[in-house]
Amino acid sequence: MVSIKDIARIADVSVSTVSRIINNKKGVNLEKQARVLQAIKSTGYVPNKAARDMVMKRTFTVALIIPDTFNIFQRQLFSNIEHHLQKFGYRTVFYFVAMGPDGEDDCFQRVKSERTDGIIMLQEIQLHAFYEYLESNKIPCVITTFEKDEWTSTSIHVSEEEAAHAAVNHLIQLGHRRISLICGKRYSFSLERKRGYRNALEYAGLKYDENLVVYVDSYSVLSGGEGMRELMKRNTPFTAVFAVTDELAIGAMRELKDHGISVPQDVSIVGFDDIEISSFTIPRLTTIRQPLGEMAQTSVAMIHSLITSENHLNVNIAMPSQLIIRESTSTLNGNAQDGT
Amino acid sequence: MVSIKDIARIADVSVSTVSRIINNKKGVNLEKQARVLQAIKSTGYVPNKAARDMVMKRTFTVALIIPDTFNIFQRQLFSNIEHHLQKFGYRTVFYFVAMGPDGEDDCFQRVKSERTDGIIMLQEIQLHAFYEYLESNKIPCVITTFEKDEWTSTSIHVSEEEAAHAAVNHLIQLGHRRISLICGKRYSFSLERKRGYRNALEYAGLKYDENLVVYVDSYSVLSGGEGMRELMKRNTPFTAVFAVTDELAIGAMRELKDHGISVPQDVSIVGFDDIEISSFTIPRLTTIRQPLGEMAQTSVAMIHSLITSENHLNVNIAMPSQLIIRESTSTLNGNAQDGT
DNA sequence: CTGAAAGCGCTTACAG
DNA sequence: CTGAAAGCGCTTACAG
Repeated sequence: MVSIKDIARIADVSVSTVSRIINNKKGVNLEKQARVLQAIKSTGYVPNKAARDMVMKRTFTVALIIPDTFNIFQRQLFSNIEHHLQKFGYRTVFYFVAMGPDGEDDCFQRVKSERTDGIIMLQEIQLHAFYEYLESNKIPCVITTFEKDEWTSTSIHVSEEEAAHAAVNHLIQLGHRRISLICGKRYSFSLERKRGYRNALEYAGLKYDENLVVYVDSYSVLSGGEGMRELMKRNTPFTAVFAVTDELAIGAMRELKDHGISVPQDVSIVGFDDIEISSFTIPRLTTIRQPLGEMAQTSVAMIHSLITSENHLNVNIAMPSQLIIRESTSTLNGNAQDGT
Repeated sequence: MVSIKDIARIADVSVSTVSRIINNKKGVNLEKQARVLQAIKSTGYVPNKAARDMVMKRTFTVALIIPDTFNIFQRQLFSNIEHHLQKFGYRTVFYFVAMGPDGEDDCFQRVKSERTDGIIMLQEIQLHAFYEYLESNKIPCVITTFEKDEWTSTSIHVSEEEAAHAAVNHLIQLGHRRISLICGKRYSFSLERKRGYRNALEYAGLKYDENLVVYVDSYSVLSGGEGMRELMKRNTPFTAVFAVTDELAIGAMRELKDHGISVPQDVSIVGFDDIEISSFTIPRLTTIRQPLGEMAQTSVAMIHSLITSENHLNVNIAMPSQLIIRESTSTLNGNAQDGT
C-alpha cells in the first residue's frame, strides 16, 4: 500500500511538502508540485484516512443515529440528509440503534470510539451519560424530528401535536364524530400525535373514548393491519380513523378492504408523514406532509455551522407541516357504516 | 479526551499492559487488571478507533456499495446485511454511489482511503481500475444480486432470467397472449429479466413484439405509472403485464386504476422482488420472491470467511427464487379487455 | 508477567 | 519555500 513516504521518495521531496500539496497549502515550488502530482497520479495514492483522522482529531464525518427499525419516512429523511452532508464534504456513518439499553450502549461506545465531527439524531436516546459526554466534549449535535426538553440542543422538527390536531380536525369538519386512533407507545412523536388527536376532539366538544384508541407495537404496515383488526373486534362503531403514520394507515386500509369495508365510503382514514407510496395507494392517502427536504437541508446546515463556528448557539426550529387531502377521506353521509 | 496513557497513569501500569487488557490477551496480573478496569470504568475510556485502525491495518468494518437511488428491495437487503455484519462484530459503512463516472470515482477514492476489511457490492461499478485495485491489494469482495463475468469473485444472486421466465410463464399459463413488459436499460438485473420475458414468450411459441415493451428511467413507483401511461398510448392491446420490479408494478396498477381498468379482471400484472408492501397493495401483488434474508446472511458469511481465511476461494452462488401468486393475476376470460 | 521502545501514516510547528 | 523532528494514540515484538 503506497504511503506518503513513497510519494516523497518518488518525487524527491520531503513528506512535509507532499503533505502541503495534498492539503492545498499555498507557497510550494511549482516544479516540485508537478513532480508529486505526477507521483500521486502514477501510483494512485490516496491518503490513509485513519492516520489523518488521528492526527487531525477530525474525521470529516457525521454520525446519523436512527432506530434500526426505521420506517419509510425516516429512510427518506436519512437518504436526504446523507446527500446534503456529502455536498458539504462530510461522510456519513449510520448508527442503527436497537431498542433498549444495550442498543443505546453500543451506540454510545461508537460515538466515543469513532469521534465523528458531529451527530445528527433521528432517534431519541435515553442514556443520560450520552448527553453528558456530548456536552463535556463539546460535540456538535442536532436533533431532528423531535425535541428533547431536558437537554438544550438545536432541534429541527414539525409541531407534531398541532399537525395531528389538523389531521383530526379535517375528519371532524367532514362530519365524523366517532374517530378511531391507531398509535403506539414508543417514541415521542406518537405520544404527541395522540395528544393532538385528543385536543382536536376536545376542542370540538367530542368525548375522548379509550375504546376508540388502539396501541400497536411498531409503526409498520403490518401493525396497521393488526391495529385495525383489534379495533373491529371491539364492537365500538367508528366512521373514521387517524393513524399516526402512513404505513399504519396503509395497513389499516388493507385490513378494511379484506372485511369488505370501503375507504372512504364507509370509513375515512388519514395518515401522517406523506411518504412516497401514499400518493400511489388505492385509494390515495390523505395525510400530513412533513417538509422532509427542508428538514434534511436545515439539519445539515445547522450541524455544519455548529462544527465550524466557535459559539454554539442552539436553536429550536419548528417547521410547517401541511394537510394533504387526497382520496381516503370523505364526508360522513347517510350510508356510512359503523365499521364493525 | 482520555487516552491509553491516562489509563496507564491512573492504574499505575504501562500502556502495554493496558493495551493487553483492552484486547483480552491472556496472562496479566489480576490485581493490575482490576486496577485498569477500574480506571477505564471511572473515566469512561474507549480506545480511539482511528489510532487502532492505523496501527492494526484493519478497520473491522465492511463497506456496502449501493446505488444512491436504491429501491425498496435494496433497502431491505442492506438493512439485513448490516444486521448480520453487526453480529459478526463488523461495522458497516455505506457508499451510496451516484450514477456515472464521478460517482464511481468518489466511491473508489473512499475504498482507497478508508481501507475497510472487505466490500459487499449491491451495485455494479464499471471503473476498471477499481477491480485492479481490489485484486492487487487482495481486498475481499462479495457481489450480491448479480454476477460479473469479467471478474472472478464470489457472488450471491438469484437466477434472474429463470425467475423472470417463471413469472411470464405464469401469465401464459393463465391464457394470456399479449403480455407487456415494463423494464429499464440500466443495471444488469433488468436486462436479464427482460431476457427471461423473451425466452418465456418464445418457449410458448409467442412472438416478441417491441410494441409491447416500454423502457423507463428508474425502477420506482413513479416510473411504473409513466411506463403504463406510455403503453396505453400505443394502442397495442395487451391483457397482462410483467413489471421488472414490484415498485414498477405498483405504479402501473395505480395508473390502470385511474383509467378505470381493473386488476386482475381486465389486466393481470406480476412484479419482481416481493418487497414488504406487495402483500398489502390493493389488489395484493403476484410476484417473484427473492430470498432476501438468505442472501444477506450468505453474503456476510462469505465476506467474513474471505476476510479471515487464507485461501480466497471464490464461489458463485445461485439462490432459488419463488413465484408468489396473489391477487393481481387471473385467467384470461371472455370479458377481458384490451387494456387500451 | 511487564515495561521501554519502535513504528503505523499522517500533520504541524520550528528552524533555516 | 522546505526539510527534520516531534507527536497523535494505539499495538507489538523484544528484553528482562
